[in-house]
Amino acid sequence: MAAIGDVARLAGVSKATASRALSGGGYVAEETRRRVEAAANEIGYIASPDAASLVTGRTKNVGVIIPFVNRWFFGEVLEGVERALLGAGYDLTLYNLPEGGPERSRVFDFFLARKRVDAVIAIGVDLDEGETISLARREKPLVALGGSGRVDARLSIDDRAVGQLATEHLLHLGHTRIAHLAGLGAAERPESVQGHRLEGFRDAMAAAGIPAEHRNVVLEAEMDLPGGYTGALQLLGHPGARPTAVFAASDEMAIGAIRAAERLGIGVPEELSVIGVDGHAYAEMFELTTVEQYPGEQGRAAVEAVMALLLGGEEPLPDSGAPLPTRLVVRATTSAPR
Amino acid sequence: MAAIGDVARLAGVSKATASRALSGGGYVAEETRRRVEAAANEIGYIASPDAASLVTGRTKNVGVIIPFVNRWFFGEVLEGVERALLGAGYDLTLYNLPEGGPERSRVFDFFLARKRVDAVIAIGVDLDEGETISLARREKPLVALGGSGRVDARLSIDDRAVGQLATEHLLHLGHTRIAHLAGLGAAERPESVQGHRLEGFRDAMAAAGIPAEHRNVVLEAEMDLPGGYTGALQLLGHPGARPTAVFAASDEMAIGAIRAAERLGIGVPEELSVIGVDGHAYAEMFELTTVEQYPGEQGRAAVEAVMALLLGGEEPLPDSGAPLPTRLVVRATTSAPR
DNA sequence: CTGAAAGCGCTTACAG
DNA sequence: CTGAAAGCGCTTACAG
Repeated sequence: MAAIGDVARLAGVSKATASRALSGGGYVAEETRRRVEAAANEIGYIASPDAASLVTGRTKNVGVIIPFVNRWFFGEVLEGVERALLGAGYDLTLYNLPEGGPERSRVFDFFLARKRVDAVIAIGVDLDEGETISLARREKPLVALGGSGRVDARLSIDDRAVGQLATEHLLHLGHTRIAHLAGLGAAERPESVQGHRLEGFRDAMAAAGIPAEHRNVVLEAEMDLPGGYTGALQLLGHPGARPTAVFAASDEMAIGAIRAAERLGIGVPEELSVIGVDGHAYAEMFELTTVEQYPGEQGRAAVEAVMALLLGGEEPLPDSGAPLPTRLVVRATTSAPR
Repeated sequence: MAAIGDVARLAGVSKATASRALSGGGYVAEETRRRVEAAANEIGYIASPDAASLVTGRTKNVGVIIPFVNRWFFGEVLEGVERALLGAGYDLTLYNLPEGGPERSRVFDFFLARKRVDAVIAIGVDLDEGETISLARREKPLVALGGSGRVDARLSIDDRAVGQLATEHLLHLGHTRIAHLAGLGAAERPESVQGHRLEGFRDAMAAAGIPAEHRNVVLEAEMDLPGGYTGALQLLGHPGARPTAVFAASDEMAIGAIRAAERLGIGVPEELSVIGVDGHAYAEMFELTTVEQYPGEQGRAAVEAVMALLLGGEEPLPDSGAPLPTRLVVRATTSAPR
């Protein structure tokens, strides 16, 4: 194991100078720097990050907590975060947080409690009071993408506006019997992503003057394809009270709903319009109308926010507060009702 | 920042004893241990992993390199690896390796070259000679799941046998005009996952005595849903030479192919049988016949192999060599040809 | 069973 | 611009 002492000896300088030449700032004569670098290359020297961390207090490592990796939105965000972090020379330590459970508290109480990361990015997680406190005590920047709970900076789309827009699209086509396939926990946690989307749905329906008995057709399900499929089967099962349009809280749910309609022999869009949220890679193939968002970009933006907090100190983040971009993309799964 | 010296002082022992009581082995009187633990709890002491790593040489951290996170198989493996690693008290550092590119060599030459991880798990990556050498020089265990290249241990399903089984299923139903939707690079890299599946296809077709002009209908595409969709459109486009069955190298490709058939008005399975590989979460919903594998379990097994290498030293791994389990699951997308 | 001392591999004031 | 020294927070022989 080549250590910095070896480099110094080979270059004929002190360890301090070698350190300054290789990594640190500080003044080093150009000629000296070259000699040190040549020596380092010759013996294949690579600094030990642990030793450096110990003295600088910076680990060049950020922790990412994420509830799913196998859901399109989360996977895309994770890829975006990873790329941006690697580009900045940072490692990514992954904590996959399942629902509730003892594993979850272990991540907060043990893994994140150590001094191994410089910052934490929480993706779509609803932090409870205890978790918030446990992270705040660490005095490391905590950046959130979506989700809820107290953090240093949160980037987010305007989920209420997204829900409203999706619903208004259906309303403007002439639908009045619109069901909302909401994410699990939407009613219980109004501050969650799914809660905001539900709120937008309700706002739009109320503003359109839809009678109360048709305004509250809401079914909660997992925000993935099987969730949308079984949820839609339930929603579409009673032929009498069947809605003419469904606003699904995610594209995966929407695709599941389309599949359910096919299974029940209900034509999309002739008999049922379907709109989702996300801009999933599969949306185009299913000709799905959706409100797109850009998770890869969001991940990169979260990393930028972390870097600003890490380097810039206390100054306010650029464009903080402004919601992240979204866009209505109309395809073939929505049309006017018959 | 509470350090071990604070704990020691509070408990009235030396730092050495505090260290032994908290983490290390070594003899400590039961009564002393209790006192130290109480002191640690009182001030919320948590050891600095960096400092410990510096002296022990162990980081309690494993690096995972993976080409995609947003593909079902890879996402499942990653979740399995993550859970197992966390259970063992290890951190997971994620390196998402895109195709070729400069980012890829940066991961090998910079990130993995440092002493930050105790071991590396490579998931479905074909390591070239240079990469193999660069990892071997680190003298850290390198465990692979699928993929190719020189490693300390490789867990893998028998992809050739899987390709053969899937093809034989179609042959036994009576199909003779079978196309293979292969993964990109199957022909060029025979040692890759997609290469082995192609080989199995060819073996089965040859053994069945299928005439050569029908034996080599192979189209390579990305192993995801859009890849399968566009690939299948191409394959099914010429009505004259249209195959009666497709063996897709992954379930996502198979689902894309089903979608393409629907689009072309080709009935599945009446006019086209489709079989995939994976046991994707969506397979059941699409009633897809497939050869299942169990990526979550595979991830956990890879972690077990790493732990064995880390703790056990040189002894051979349990059940090394035996391929990981797979299973043919027949659903509604395959049937006898008309 | 316990403590004093050395040392892991770096970086950073502090002098010069 | 450069070097000697101290120190980051631990663990591990080595004595006792």
